[in-house]
Amino acid sequence: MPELPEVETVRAGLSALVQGATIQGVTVPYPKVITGDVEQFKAQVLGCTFERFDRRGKYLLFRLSNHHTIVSHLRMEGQYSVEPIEATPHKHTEIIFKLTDDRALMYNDTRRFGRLQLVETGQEGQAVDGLGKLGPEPTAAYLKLDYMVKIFQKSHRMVKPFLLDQSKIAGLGNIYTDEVLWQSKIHPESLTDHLSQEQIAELRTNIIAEIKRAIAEHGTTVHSFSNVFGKVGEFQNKLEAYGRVGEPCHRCGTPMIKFKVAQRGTTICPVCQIKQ
DNA sequence: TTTATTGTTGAGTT
DNA sequence: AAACTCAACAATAA
Repeated sequence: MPELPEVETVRAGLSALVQGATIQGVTVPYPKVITGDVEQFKAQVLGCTFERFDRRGKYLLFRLSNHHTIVSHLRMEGQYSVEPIEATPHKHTEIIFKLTDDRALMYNDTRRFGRLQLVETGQEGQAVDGLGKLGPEPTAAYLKLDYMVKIFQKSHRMVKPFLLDQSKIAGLGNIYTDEVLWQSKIHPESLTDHLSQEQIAELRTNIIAEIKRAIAEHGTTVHSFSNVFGKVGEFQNKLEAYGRVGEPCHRCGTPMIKFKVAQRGTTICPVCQIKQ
């Protein structure tokens, strides 16, 4: 499931492989992948060059040479691959950008949840609601401690769904949320306004460090994630909570337990992570 | 056959 | 009004 580090890994791969390439044709075997008018999308991107690949939260932003941007969200299982232009599309290929250098950029999505939308560059926030409402990136430069303390203290929600809320902090999903809560010894059902300033500070430090480490390891492959080169990430070997139900906690040895928090599978150490 | 899984959205509720 | 909750979306594996 691509969260921020996986999306960043895809961005870096696209940047390395496709930056500067020009679109000579587009086919859309699964038209629903496009939000908006498909014919208009095809007409507008034809002949454009991919000038740059940006990312905001879990959204990919393909900057085109005609002052438009393709906003691409991978949702659950979206993947990009670069292939020879005559390559046969996969079973779940939803869009194919044929490039003038005889390669093709394909988007594949077994769950069919991901979407692409063409917007005017600079208007992404207005055109894509979730993108406009994103909270700060989980980095030291953007995620300030006073902001964290402020939003935690004025809310009464459980900390896990709060961290999953992209409008508070951008980019965290189910995996990294379980990881940082384990690292911070915080129970996922603790209320945000019951946490001490020290706990919020530690949580912030762990979020920033964890995202940075996961990006350095090219993301986590739990189900199907692979980057543009078809390679899996390396971070799944370093997970301390997610997927470790029944296995001993790496701090205290207690078997990890799993239950639902706000409809999401959640793995914790029942000894280390005590509800506040 | 049923259930769990995942991120975001939009409808509905407090 | 703003904050929050939850079902829906699609496909697959167990």
